[in-house]
Amino acid sequence: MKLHNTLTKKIDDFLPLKAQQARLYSCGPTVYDHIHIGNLSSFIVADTLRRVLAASGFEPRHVMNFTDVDDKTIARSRERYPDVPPMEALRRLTAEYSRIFLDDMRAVGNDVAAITFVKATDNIEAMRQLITKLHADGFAYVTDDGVYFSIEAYRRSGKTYGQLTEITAQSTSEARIQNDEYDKASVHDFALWKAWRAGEPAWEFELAGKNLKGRPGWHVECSVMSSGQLGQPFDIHTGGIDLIFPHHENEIAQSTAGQTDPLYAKYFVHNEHLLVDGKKMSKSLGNFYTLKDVQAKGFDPLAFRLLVLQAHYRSQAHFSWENLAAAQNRLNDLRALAALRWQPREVAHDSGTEALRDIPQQLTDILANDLDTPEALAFLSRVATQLLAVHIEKDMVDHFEAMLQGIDELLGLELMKVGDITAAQKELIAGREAARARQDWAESDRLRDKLAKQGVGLRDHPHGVIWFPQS
RNA sequence: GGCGCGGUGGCCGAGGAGUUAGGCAGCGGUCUGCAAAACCGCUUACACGGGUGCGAAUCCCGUCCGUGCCUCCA
Repeated sequence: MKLHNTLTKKIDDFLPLKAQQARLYSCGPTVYDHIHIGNLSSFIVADTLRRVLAASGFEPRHVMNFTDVDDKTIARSRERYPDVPPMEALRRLTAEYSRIFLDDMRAVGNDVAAITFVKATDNIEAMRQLITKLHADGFAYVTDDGVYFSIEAYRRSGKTYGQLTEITAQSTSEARIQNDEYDKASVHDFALWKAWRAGEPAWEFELAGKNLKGRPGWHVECSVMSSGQLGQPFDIHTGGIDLIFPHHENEIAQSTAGQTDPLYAKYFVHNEHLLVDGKKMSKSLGNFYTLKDVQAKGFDPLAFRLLVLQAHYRSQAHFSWENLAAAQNRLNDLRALAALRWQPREVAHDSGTEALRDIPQQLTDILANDLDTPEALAFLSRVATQLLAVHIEKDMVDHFEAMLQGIDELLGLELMKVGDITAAQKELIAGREAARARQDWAESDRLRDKLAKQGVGLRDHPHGVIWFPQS
C-alpha cells in the first residue's frame, strides 16, 4: 500500500507502527449545521482509505471526532435555544446535527459502523490533563483570556514547528498579524483553553492556582482524542488540505512538546477541495450545497460518492449538476451489472469464473497505489461493459456475488443492495414475452412502459430479455 | 507578499517521453417488430512561446490563465 504523506511530500510505502494494525484518525465535523458536500467528500476519502487498508491485509482502527464545542457550535446553540442553560443548548444542538451528520454519512456509503466516534465534550478531563502537563513543562502560559501554547518554547526544546508546511516570517500574512487581537506572546501561538465569557458553556479548570473556568481550544481536542483512542504515535491522520495549517501543525506541536518521541502520526493524508463552479464552496458565492440539495434534485447520494471517487483525492474535483448526472448514469450502469445476479442465463457458456474472483484483488491492487480511485473505476467500467455483453450463467452466480461483495467492500457502492424485482413484475415481463411471441406489439410496448414506470428497464437479447433498475 | 497545485477532445476527468484511459453528450452505421443495450466508424485532445531528445501532451525554462493555503474552512 502506497500513500502520499504530507510529512515527507512523497508517496511512501505504508508501514504500520505496530504489526499489521492501521490506526487512523480523521478530523470530523463541527456539528453546528448540515455539513456541505465538500466536507462529505473528505469523509468519503477517509472511508475509502480504511476500506483499502482492510483489503490490503491491515487491521484498521478508525477514529473520528465530533467537534461539539467551539465558537460556531456555541453561537448557534445560543441562537437556537436562547432560553435554556448554555450547556444544555449546546448539547441539544450538537446532538441534532451529529445525528444528521451520521445520516448523511450512511447515505453516501460511508460505513459508520467501522468508525469509533468520540465527542470533544466527553474528553474534557484528558484535555485539562494535557494542558496542565504542557504548562508544567513550560510549553503553555496563562493569560487573561485563556491558556496559550508557546511556539517559541517548543522550538527551543529542539523541535520543528511547521513539519507539514513551511512557516516563515514572510509566509505570515499581514492580515493575520493585524488581526492578532488576542493576548498572545507571538502571532503563531494558539489557544489551548479559552476563558469563560458570559452566556457560554464552561467547564471548571484550575491551573497554577488560578480558576480558569472555560472551554478547550479546537486543536487540543483532536490531539487528546486521537492519542486517547489510538495511542501515540499512531499511523495515519487524515483531513482536508485546509487543515494542514494551522490545525495539524498545532496538533503535532501540542502532542509532541516535551515528549521523547517526536512523532505524533506517521502519515498525514490530505485531500484536495471539491470545487463548485471552479471555486471553493462558500456561502457568500452561493455555490454552497448540502446532500439535501443533491437529493432534492433527484440524484442518488451514491452518485455523489461516485463523482468524488472519479477524481483522485489529491486533485481538485469539480462539482456540477452536469457532472453529477454523468456519475448517476455511471452508477445506473453498475447497478444494471449488479442486477444480473437475479437473472443468470441457463445456458452454459465457457466464460472464466476465475476471472470474476480475481476482480476484487485487481481493484485492491489499483487502489493500493495511493488510492487510485479513478483508475479503479475505469477498470470497473471495463469489467461492467464486458459482463453486460455476455451476462452470467447459472453456475457463476456465487462467484459473481462474491465479486460484487468485494467491490462493495472496497468502494462502498452498495451494489449488493440491488434487489430482485417482484413476482408481479416478473409476470409482466413474462406477459410481454408472450405478447412478443404472438407479435402483439401494442401489448408488448404497453407492458414495457408499465415496467419502466416502476423503475424496471428492459433489454432484449438474442438469448432472452434482461431487466435492470432504472432511475 | 510567502508556500502549493493545476491548465487534456462538445462536457467531465485519468495518464504522463513512442503503444485505445474511462464516463457523459453528439453524428453516421450494423442489429432489433419498435426501443434499449451492444458493436463499428466519426467529431483528427493535451494553454502559449522557447529549449533538450531520434521522438514531448508527457522533461526543462519562461509567459498567460485558473485555483488553494497563509483568518477555528473538509
